[in-house]
Amino acid sequence: MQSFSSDSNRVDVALPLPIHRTFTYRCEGERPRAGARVRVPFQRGERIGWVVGPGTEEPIKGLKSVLSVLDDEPSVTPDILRLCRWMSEYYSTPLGIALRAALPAVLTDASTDYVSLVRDPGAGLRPRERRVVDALAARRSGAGDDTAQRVSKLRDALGMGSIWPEIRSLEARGVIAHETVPPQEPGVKTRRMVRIARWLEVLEERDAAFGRAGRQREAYELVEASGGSAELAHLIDVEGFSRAVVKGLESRGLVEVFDEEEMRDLFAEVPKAPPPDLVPTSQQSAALQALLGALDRKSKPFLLQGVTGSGKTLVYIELIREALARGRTAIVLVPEIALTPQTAHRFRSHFGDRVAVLHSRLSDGERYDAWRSLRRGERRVAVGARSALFAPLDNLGVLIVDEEHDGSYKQADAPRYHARDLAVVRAQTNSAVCVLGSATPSLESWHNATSGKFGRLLLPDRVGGARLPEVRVLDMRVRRDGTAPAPRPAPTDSVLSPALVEAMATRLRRREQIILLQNRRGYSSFVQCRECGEVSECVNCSVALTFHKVTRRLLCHHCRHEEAVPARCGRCGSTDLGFRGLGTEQVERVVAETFPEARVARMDVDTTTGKWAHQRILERVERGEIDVLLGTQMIAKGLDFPRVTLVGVVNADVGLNLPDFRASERTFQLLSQVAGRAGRGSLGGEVIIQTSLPDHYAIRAAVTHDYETFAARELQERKGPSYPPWVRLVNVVVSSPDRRLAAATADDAAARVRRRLGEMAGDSRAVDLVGPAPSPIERLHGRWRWHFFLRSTSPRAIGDATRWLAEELTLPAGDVRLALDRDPVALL
DNA sequence: AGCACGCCGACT
DNA sequence: GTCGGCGTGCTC
Repeated sequence: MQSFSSDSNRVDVALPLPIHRTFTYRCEGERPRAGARVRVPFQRGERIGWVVGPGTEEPIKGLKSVLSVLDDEPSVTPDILRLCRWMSEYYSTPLGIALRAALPAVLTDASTDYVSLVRDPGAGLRPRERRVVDALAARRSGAGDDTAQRVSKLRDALGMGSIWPEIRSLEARGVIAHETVPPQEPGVKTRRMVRIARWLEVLEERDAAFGRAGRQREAYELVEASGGSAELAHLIDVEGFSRAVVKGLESRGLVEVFDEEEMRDLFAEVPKAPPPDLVPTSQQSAALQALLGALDRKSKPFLLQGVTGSGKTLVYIELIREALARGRTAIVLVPEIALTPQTAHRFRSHFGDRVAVLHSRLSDGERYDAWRSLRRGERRVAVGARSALFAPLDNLGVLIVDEEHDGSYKQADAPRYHARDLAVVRAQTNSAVCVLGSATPSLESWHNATSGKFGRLLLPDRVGGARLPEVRVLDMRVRRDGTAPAPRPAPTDSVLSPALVEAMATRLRRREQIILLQNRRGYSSFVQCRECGEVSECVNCSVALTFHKVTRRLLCHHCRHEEAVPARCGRCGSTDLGFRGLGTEQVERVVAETFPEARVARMDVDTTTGKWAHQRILERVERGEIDVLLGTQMIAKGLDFPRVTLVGVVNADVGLNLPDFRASERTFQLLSQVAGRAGRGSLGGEVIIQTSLPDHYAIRAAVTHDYETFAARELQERKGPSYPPWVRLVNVVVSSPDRRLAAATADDAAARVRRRLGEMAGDSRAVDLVGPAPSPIERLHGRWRWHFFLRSTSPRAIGDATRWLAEELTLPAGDVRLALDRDPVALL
């Protein structure tokens, strides 16, 4: 009876492996539903996968059985499964990889194998066995008490291929013990943190406190610039301070060391007072009416284009309120950097405990808790970055993508999905209203809106009658003809022009706040030999090393490689090395020297490594403890401080000349966004942009707040060389530590694709191949990179070609990898 | 990805 | 003969 039905009781299982197919298993009991996780034997070991359908009835040699079903209720809902199928197809990624990206990490952890040494028999071991035993013994003496080693780590450390035959043989003879540990519930991790115990606000007080203790002062100021606390490990390992420096600060009561656990979850705070009921403006009402109408029937996605400060969030909130009233649910996607406690607070104040905030600082366990509360229906609104798109909500009514143009919606590694594009897909299959909001829409969305594929809603004015800030451009070119500005500016004038200094002085006098944008971190962006022009480059990546003054070292911003500043040029031996290019650290110094009394906070990835570092800086700005907030692009998004009346862009040209077809678009968006930080309160505001390219259309359009003129020009610019949105692109990147292998593989792959495109019928010929060529960053993380593009106006044709490439192309032997990036947002 | 198998040259 | 270093093909 059992044997009679067992063969028809088969399931198709997707595994999170880079294999473009599923596997069929027999199951003994009742067949689990699609979307349920199962533990299955795979090769020599076991894996966790998802049931995605009934298995084939065809005979299979060596058919295995499901070991156990892990979900009573499938962890993947039918909606999410359908979305992942679409994702797998569109991005040519294995279904299991797509599913893994859609679920909290704890649900996909397989078991881990450990081995430990029992006794060393001395003789009688074969050479490979000897090496395994020696490695285990070495670890024992090094680590002390615990001898259990993770098998995967041991294998990587030994670099001798699979060590399973050795493990089995050694275990059989009692030399080692082997244990398979199932995935455990993640605990909350703790980190040692350093925070300021005594604030030294005045310069004289600071000089007196530190005297000649220069390193202590540097460490103190770094912690200060990080918003008042920083991770101890970061100070020591990354910034290079010794423990003695921190100890010294601690013993003098200037800082204290504590455990991160003490920090409350700033995102969890629920406000006591309900928010005031704001009255929508007529523009907001009109947009809202259109969106509410769409709740009742299937509709196109909407592009909600509203200038900064026009109150898009109010529209979102009212739309969600109505959806909840109708028993439906909502997802709000925001860029990671804009997902601050203020954002969370805003939604919590309206919807209270019905909101789950999925932010990046959640531990795996917290993330899983949030996910389960959504799955059970206890929470009905998910607010989060990219991956919140996969929130397991039933009866989805509203899907909002705020700041839809933001590049962080594109995942940088496999599966390289674009959350905004998937949002459109999910909303469509769930009959939910999809709202893409932005002040500066991506050219893709703009194109879709003007061609009628998306509905278009406008919020052209700021609420409360506030005006967009006045924007001034300062030409920073040094003129040969002697006209303004002066031919030989003082060194600091080349950082902050006299006009900007004057504007800052005025604002500081009035106790107003200033935001300064310099979209490049570090002190100097590169070190160049004045004799021969040689620039110090990273040994792993073909990019210039950035000089960091705090650590007095050169740092690679891609792979974090670090080295000392060379005494002489590596090529010609000259000692005349110049520090060129301007980073936030140097701007900070110039500001401190120009305005010694000003309280400056620097915000970039170097000062925001701790769990709440980012937040602490913003809190200090909010409380008025900071006069000048200086930072990279991370200060451009979503901040709303009414006392900020001046925004200065130190150098608007950073990024404009990158070899990327989106360079102009990104510059325009960045300038528009940061300009939007000024004058959000009743005080009004002004923006000053320093640039050497005052006539560039991206900068001119930012000055006049004129998106449409920018978009029209940019669309024109993209027509000639055929870039999106006129065509679809796939970036194919071949990488290898061996330069010639990377180049040869790219050549070969391109040749095969060309041949294949010629053979394919119909509109597959509509795909053309551009390249191959070295990638703009030719070397990254120690790998040489070559790339080529597939380009087509036909999504189907380019999809077919991409799938063929992903599934059929065999790579030559050796360490070569092929990465496919469909609809890339960054080519670097 | 990660495993086993098979073929090679090199060493004992 | 034995060992280790890859290249190749497969994983239910």
